[in-house]
Amino acid sequence: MNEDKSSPIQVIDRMAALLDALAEQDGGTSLKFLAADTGLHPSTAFRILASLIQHGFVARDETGLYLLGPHLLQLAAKVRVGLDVRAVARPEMEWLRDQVGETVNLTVRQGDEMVYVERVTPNRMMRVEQLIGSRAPLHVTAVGKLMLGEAGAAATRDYAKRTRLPAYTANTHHDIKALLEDIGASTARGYALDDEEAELGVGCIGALVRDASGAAVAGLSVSAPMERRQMEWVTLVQEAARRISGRLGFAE
Amino acid sequence: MNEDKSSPIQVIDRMAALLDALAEQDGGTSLKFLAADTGLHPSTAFRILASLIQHGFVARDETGLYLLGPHLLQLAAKVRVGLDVRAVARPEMEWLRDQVGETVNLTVRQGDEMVYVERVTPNRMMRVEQLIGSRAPLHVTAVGKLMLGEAGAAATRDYAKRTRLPAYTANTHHDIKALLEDIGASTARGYALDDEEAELGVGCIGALVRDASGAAVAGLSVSAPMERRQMEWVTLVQEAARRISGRLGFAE
DNA sequence: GATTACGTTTCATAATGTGAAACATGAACG
DNA sequence: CGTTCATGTTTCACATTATGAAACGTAATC
Repeated sequence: MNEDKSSPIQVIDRMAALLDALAEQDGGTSLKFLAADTGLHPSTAFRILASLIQHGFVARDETGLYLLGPHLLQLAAKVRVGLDVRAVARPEMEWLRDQVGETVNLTVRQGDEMVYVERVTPNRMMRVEQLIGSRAPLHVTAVGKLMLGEAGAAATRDYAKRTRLPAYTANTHHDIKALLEDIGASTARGYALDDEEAELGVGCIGALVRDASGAAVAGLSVSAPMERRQMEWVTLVQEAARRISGRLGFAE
Repeated sequence: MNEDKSSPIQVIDRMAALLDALAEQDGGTSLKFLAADTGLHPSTAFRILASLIQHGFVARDETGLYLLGPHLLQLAAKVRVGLDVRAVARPEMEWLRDQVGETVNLTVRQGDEMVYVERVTPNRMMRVEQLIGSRAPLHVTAVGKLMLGEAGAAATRDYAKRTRLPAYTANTHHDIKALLEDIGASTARGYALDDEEAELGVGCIGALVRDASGAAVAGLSVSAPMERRQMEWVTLVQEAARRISGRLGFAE
C-alpha cells in the first residue's frame, strides 16, 4: 500500500483506503476489488470492513456488495457548522438587551465548559461583562446546568467525578445531589438560574437554544448584578431563546 | 470501553467511539475530554486522532481542540445516491431510441464490470437486448473502455493484470497495448465503439454521463446489429449524454 | 520562579491484527 | 447431477503493531 503517507496507526490507514475505494465507485463493490484496489489481503480487508459495517461506516447490499454506510451521513451532518449561530442570535440578543437593560451572553458547550461566543452589553457604566472566548465550567453557569440536564444524570455524575465540582463561590454546587436537584428543576421549568454560583454579586437567567434537530446548540443568558436581577425577565429570556431556535429551524 | 459491542478490530471500535464523541460536541473538544469520554489512555487517543487528522476525518482548530474533519463531508457526499440517474436518463434515452430506432442502454460501473441498469428498446422484432442487472467486463464494452480511460493507464494495466482480459469474441482486445490505444483514441474523441468485441454481430456506440462534480457516473450506449449501426449516430449519443449530464448538474 | 495541567513523545512489551491455509457457499460448466 | 471454480468467511500461529507507563515539552497560573 502507499507507505509514503502512512500515519501513526496502520489500521486507520487501511480503513481510510477502503473507504476511499468505496467512495470512488458508483454502486456496490466486491471484496475482491476492494482488496486489490487497496493492496490488502482479502481476509484483512474482510475484517476491517466487518468492523466498519458494525459501526455503520459501511453497508452491504442484498447481493453482498460493499457500500459506504449511513453513519457517514450522520457524522457529516455534525461537521456542518451550518449557519453561524452567533449571527442568527445577535438581533434577538439585542432585543433582549433592550428589554432588560443588562448584558446578554451566548455560549456554546465545549467539553466540560461553556464558552462565551457572543455578547451584547447595555449602555450603562456598571454592568456584568464576560470576555468573548472565556470559559466557565458547566456546573457554575445557568445554561451549563441546562446542558448537563440534556446529557442526563449518568453523564452528569461522570462530569462531577471528572471535575470534582470545584467551588467558585460559597454558592457553587459542590454536592452532586444538590446539583442534580437544581438541574432537574431547571430542566423541568425550561430555564436555569445562576445565584452567585460563578461569581459573587452576579446573577444570571439562562435558557437553551435548539437547532432543527432539537439539539441544544447554545445557551442564552442575561447576567446582572444580583440586586438588579428580576425574575420577570425569565419569560423574555425564554422568548428570545425560542425566537433564535425558530430561526435555526427548531419547531416545537 | 463498551466491550459488549466490540467488532473484529479494536482500533476501529476505538476510532468510532472517538468520532462519535466528537459528533456529540458543539465546537472543539479537548484530548482530555475525548480520552475520558471513550475510556482510552490519552496517548492512545492522541495517536488514533493523529491518524484520523492525517486522513481528514478529524481536524484541530487554532487552539488545538479536536473537531470532525472535512473528509467526512466528502465521503458523505458519495453515500448520497442523490437523484436516481435512471429516472433522469430515461427521457433522453427514449429520445435517442426514437432518433436511431435501436436499443439504448444505461450502465454503471461496479468494480471491473459495467452493469446494465436501464434499457429502452425500439418497436422492431430484431433488436439487441441486454437484461437489466446483467454485466459485462469493462474492456469489452464501449463505455467500459471510456471508464478505464477515466481511471488512467496505470489503473487500466492493473485491471488487465487482474482480469487477464478474457476474450469474448475474436475482436475483443486481448493485448494491453491495443486496449490502451483504443482507450486513448476513444477518450480523445469523446465516444467509444464496440466493434463486435462483446458479442459477434453486435456493435455499440457509447458516451459517458457526468454529474455535477464532473465525475463519470454512468455510460450511455446504442446497441445494434453491426449491419445496421451508423456512425451518424455518434453525435446523437453524445447529445443525449450531454443532456443527461446537464440534468445531473454537470456544466461544461 | 515554581507549580500545575495538558499535550506529545519514547520505548519495552503485551496484545492485536495479520495472512496463509482451510473451509463454506453458490454459480458455471460439461 | 457432479465437478470445478471463484469469492467470501473462518481459523490459528505468530509477527508486528498498538498500547500505556513514564518522561518530556509547553504554556498558563499562582
